[in-house]
Amino acid sequence: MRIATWNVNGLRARMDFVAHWLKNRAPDVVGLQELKLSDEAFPHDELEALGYHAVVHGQKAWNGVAVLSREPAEAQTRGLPGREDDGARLLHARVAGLHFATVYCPNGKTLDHPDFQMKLAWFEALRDHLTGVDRDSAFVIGGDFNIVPAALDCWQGEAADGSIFCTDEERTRYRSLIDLGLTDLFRHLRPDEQKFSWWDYRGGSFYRGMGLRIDMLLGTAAVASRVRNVEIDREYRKKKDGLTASDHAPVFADLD
DNA sequence: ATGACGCCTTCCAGGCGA
Repeated sequence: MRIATWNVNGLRARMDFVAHWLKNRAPDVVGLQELKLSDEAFPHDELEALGYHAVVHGQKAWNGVAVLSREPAEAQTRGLPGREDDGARLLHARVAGLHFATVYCPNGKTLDHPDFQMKLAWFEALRDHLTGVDRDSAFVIGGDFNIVPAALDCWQGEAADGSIFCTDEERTRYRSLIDLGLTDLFRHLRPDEQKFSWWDYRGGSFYRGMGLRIDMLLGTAAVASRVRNVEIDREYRKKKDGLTASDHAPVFADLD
């Protein structure tokens, strides 16, 4: 079974590109982020034609998350309890024998912006929410965490320590999720590899190798033990048939 | 070379992303 996460940066603008990827990679379960559309505008028909069901937690213009799946999914929770005003950023579903959550964590903007404190508080609420997850279950949370877990995950390495995405405050909160009993599936299989999942559209960042790894699939031990391969699908950060890519690459994992 | 921002919105310049 292939599971995936992808920040698509606007599903309306990205639909043809997403269709290209679904046809070529044939994932079974996909968490999407940054749909930037309301529930009413979600392209259910186009996705059905491609063989995918969807559960959606949308929002007009901003945020928005969804779970696509070959088998119908059952939505469990829409939104992060107590943090609904911070945007449509979390959706938890049951699908294909998994508990599967898709998450778009706040960006924080800059260290002195009010959104940075919101980001920290939001992560604490996420940790509290995930405390309720059965650690013995097959649970996956995938998404755009907007935190660089370690220096290896940033093109600047340790030189970026202390800057946004790389502060101790953010990394401590990311680690508190891991400490709930979750494994970063990419890092689990590739302990020393530097691979990025996001590159700025501007300034030729992609071809210059100036990226970050901020999109992760985290799983409980019951999932980690089944992982046979994980890829950050860099090929889909490039234009395809003249179609523009998201600034994030898809990340997928193959489970036994 | 893989390319030099691209998405959204009471319609178009401005805000935002990471």
